[in-house]
Amino acid sequence: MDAPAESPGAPEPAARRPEVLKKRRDFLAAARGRKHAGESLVLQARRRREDEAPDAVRIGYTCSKKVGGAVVRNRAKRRLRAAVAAILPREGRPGWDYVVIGREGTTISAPFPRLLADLEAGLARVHAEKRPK
RNA sequence: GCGGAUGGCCGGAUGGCCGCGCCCGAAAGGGUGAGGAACGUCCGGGCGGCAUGGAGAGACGGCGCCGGGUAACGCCCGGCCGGGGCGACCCGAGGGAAAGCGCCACAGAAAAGAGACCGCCCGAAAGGGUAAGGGUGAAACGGUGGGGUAAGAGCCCACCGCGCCCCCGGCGACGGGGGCGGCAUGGCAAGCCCCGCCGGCCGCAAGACCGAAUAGGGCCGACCGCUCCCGCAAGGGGGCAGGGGGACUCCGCCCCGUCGGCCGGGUAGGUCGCACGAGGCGCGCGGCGACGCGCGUCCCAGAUGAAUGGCCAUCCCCCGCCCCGGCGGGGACAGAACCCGGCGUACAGGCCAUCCGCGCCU
RNA sequence: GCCGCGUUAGCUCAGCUGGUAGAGCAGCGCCCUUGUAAAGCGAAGGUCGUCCGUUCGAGUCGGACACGCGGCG
Repeated sequence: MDAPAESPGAPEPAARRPEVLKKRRDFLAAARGRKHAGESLVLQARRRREDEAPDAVRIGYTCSKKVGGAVVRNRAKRRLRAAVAAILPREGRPGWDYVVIGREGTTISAPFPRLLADLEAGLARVHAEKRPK
């Protein structure tokens, strides 16, 4: 677990590869954050508190058994990973946790551009919402 | 040609761009990357830990014709016996019921040490002799035929079945032949059980090593208000004071030496286990076969929120439409997690070999 | 990774060591009532999850599979 953020000359931190969420508590925290449900996937996001890894973009994947058996479930996660790899280095914001969730049927059957569009729309919506209280 | 039986195999191919895990490399880059079932977790092992003086036994569970294969097996091969099919071939948990217990509904006279409802025969009757026939049932105390008799009965005879003995063939299960007995032994053990054989328990989240933060534990050093008791002392105990705690104040209640250093257990986390193995392929030899032996050759996934992907072409199959050339859609079952041998289950489509029956031609 | 349990009428459940499957509630009809409920009477309702096997006979015994729960790590 090196920390390249310490090096002073490291530019554009958002271009780094996102870290992967591993803890159940992180997923639960993201689930309480902002959500966007697209046709082919669901996006959850949350801005972390300042005391935990402020520069990193973190991403987690969820596919429940409702999506299908192990073969279908793994394939759904791979498609989600492929979409995230195409979008998130450009659109992801440091200090945020994202969770993308596979949906029953559509994550497998939708054409790939649809996944990209749903993910982009979800990110835009989640970032825009500023809900003043 | 049609229908069928058995054994075995394949499980889309090639390329381009952008990516992912692991390995090699300083880098550039290179190599490699899911299955026949990876599945279910029903058996057998390896490996690891725990327990145990050795060996074994009991409880409990599993297995059960014979011989062989194997590290082992409940698996496989070859046979035997029984059953099914015209046949190729298929199916069978297939030890023991004269050790014991239990059960056998309904029907039927009777359902298991035999006995006798209607009958039959002898007899005047009392009584006796019988079990052929009647009929029930899944099953009726040997079967069929003949002799015999008052009527009958293995009472006698032949054949079949059963049991025992002998001979022959076979390692054996068993088969063939001969003789004797004269029916004694109903069925169910995937009911309890008996006999023989097998199993110590738990599982890679096993197990081993490294090891934060925080809290707590031990040791050492420094500092630590007043007083009483024990003690020569070190120190220990009590009271008061002091500090802290429930939102605040008072009373009551509860907790408490402070700081620094070192040590050990151990959590998160990390490393190993963790991939050269009862290994794959090829050839030769032995064996009907399962399989074994020898030689050569190859290194062939190793993740841990968990890689093996996304997109696009061309070809191969399948489906639909226009119509004989194109267009559109689709690609079975299913994803490694310590490893191996089996079993069971799922599976689009296709290939190979051998054999059987029927029809036709020569 | 390892290991249990369940599946019977519309619902909740019995069914012992095999012999033709029941209870309560619900629903239906009758009775009672001016009417409803309750009480009473009566009838109906089940491929016993699926498939194979043992047996004369299987909800029950054995095996395989499916679905649904649950436990340990």
